[in-house]
Amino acid sequence: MSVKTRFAPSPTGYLHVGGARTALFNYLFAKKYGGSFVLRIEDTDPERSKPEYSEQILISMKWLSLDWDEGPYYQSQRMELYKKFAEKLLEEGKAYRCFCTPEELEQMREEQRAKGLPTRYDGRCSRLSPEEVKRRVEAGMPYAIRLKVPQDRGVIAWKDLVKGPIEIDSKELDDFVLVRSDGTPTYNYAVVIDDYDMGITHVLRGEDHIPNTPKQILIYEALGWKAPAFGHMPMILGKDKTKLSKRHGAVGVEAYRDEGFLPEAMFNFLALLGASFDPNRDVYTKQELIELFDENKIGLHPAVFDPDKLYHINREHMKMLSTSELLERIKPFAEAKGYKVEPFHEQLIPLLVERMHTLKDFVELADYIFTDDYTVDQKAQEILEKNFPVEGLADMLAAAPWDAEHIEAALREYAAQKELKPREYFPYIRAVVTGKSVGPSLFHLLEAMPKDMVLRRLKR
RNA sequence: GGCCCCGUCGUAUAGUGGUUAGUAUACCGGGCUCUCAACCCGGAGGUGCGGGUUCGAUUCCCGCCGGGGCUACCA
Repeated sequence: MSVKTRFAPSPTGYLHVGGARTALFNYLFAKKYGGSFVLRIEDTDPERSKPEYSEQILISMKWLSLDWDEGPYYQSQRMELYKKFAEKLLEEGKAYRCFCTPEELEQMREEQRAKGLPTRYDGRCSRLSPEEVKRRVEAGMPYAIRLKVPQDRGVIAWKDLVKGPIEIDSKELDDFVLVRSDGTPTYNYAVVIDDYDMGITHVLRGEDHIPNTPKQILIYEALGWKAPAFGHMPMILGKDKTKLSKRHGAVGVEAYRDEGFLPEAMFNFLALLGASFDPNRDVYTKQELIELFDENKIGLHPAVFDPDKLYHINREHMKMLSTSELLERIKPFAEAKGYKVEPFHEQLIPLLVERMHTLKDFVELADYIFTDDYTVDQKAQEILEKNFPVEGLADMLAAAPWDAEHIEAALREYAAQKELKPREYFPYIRAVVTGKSVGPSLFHLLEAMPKDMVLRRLKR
């Protein structure tokens, strides 16, 4: 049987990095073993699911090049399927109707808590007589459908793809809800129906799903189906080692896109978060990650999201792109500031890529090539106050061939004539021409800039 | 509270019943230079604690502590 994995986000917000990593590992797993990858939107919670979120998730998936082979499927469009199997379970006595109201359930839990007991459904509705059930149904009382957990089921165990053997006593489980009183399926129920129906063979997800796994196994058993293999990956934590959330800053994938991170860098970074495929390197292409992927090398403990590492990987990926490709990627960020990208800008790329952390940085580090209205940094401001002479410099440069070698010669000669120390004078020229106190080698920088732009600024 | 998962430099990780416990990043210092970055050289920094098992434990076992997760008619 060929491998089939899936990513099943619920559209209750943007695609966050944790979800993206889950999607990514499922993608890698499928590709590694020549299988396929399914995308399924779990929108069974009418309260929280929003169509625009689904759209945003799809956009982020595409941005990361997590291309799915099937889907997206929407659970909201598969209600008949869930209904069908719920009926079956009901008929076979493996599930039952529960007429308890939320208030009643809350009160029950309240009492259990008061006694220091675990809060579990006590199965009261499973003891209703068939006549009573019939009476209530006919009276139009709303009901949920609960799975009847077999009393003698004992220990539920599975060999986790990443954690190894895990077992949980079925006594820990109560008769949980499969179908809500409004007829919609709950997560655990819909997942099983869909995973089975879609032929999913391997389920990789966050370890927050470990407690759900025995429940799902029980549903598979009640339906007489073979369960897929499960693998649970450690969580991603914030700097303070608590679960990554808004408090830690950006958690939505699209925020990283907007900050100027390369999708291939994000892909790379996410794959390394909590896994190590080759201890001697940390920069990989997507293809390399597919080849090196090994579910046994996924770590066991939660990993802290470290922006420093992301910056580093982003920088490495930027260096891997051609100058024209990099400029192309920078374009949207320049345009967002109202700047127009021009062909000559490509020559600045090799000079600036070393000091860029993100695509956005290019626009900020080199705003002077886009506009005469560039920013002047604090130190440059001070340097400018020295008011070194520039008269005649423009003419000297105008006469020189426009390459670094001749520019340097001209500048050195001018400095010598005026008895200025290159150490002080060159930074001054940089400040005059770019408004910056730092940047690439001055002569190479000037060479890469249009001659008329440089001369114009020297004459100001 | 109950159940489950986990614990190697700040972070991500490699590794082994005996190692100077490795690498990357971040940090500090030096070199290079017109500055910053890159690059090169150097530095600091880790096996959570306590018991066992053993000639010897970071590694194996137990306990503790610590972190995380779940405990819904959310997913």
